[in-house]
Amino acid sequence: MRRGILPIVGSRIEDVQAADCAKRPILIAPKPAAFRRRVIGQKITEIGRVGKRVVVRLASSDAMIFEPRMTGLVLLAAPPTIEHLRLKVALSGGKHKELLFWDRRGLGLVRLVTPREFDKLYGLEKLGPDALAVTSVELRDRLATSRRAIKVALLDQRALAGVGNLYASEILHLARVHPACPCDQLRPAQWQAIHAAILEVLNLAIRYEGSTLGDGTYRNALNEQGGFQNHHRVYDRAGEACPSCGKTQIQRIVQAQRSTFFCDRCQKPGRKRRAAAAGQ
DNA sequence: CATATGTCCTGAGAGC
DNA sequence: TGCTCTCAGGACATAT
Repeated sequence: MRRGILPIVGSRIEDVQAADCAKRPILIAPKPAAFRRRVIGQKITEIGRVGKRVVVRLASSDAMIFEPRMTGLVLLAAPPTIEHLRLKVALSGGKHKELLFWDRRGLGLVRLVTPREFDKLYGLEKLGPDALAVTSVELRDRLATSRRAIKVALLDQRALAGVGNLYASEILHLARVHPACPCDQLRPAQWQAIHAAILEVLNLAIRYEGSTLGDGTYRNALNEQGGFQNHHRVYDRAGEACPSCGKTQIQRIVQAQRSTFFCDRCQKPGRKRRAAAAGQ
């Protein structure tokens, strides 16, 4: 998403229109009037990212934060439907005349923040290191003492920022780690494998511009489908043969109310620690 | 403090 | 056919 709207760097914001949304009035903070006043006339200096949010930085040093959650899209082209268009930002001085935020389910949000608010909302207190920048050692240090299942821990944005449910399954299959294995039972070599798989899977998904699943919701900034769904190893493939061993059917289980997909041949549960048993 | 569960939202699909 | 029910997974509030 960040890469998709990079072309608007240098453009100036001419206008902002927020759709009235009775269900979720807190679509925008601050309130529309203040939002408009602080944004109109501003030049866009940079497009950044913090975890799963897109950050549009302005010359004033304020930043617009786009948080798509499940079905939110950041667009430079016409949206999938005129319904569910939440925010329209009119631009000048560049190729693109509009930046849009469209969100079918309305779980996403857009807010404007000062640098101080940015740190408070998205600083190290709230978000872990970025998944594309974390080192293997840092990853292990932050997660290895947890008793939670590794799949559940990977989704904790305070521990590690940027991994979502789909990619957690993909990462653990590539790393050959069982999703239900408690973090504190993983061996150093497994942490290295997970770290390598995080980079591999996320970078590949970025190259293919994301996963457009059955409901067709995800689109890139030009409202085109992603391609990574054709490269999913396990996600949404329950019952199909595992792409690694070709022998076992991919399983679907539920962890923390979310689907997990894995191969029980390639991703063996970790052995219980021998030390504990031997000590008795 | 560390984990676990409930909540919000919409539209698709299942089942009857 | 048309109704109800369940589910999808982001982040955060509340509970254990």
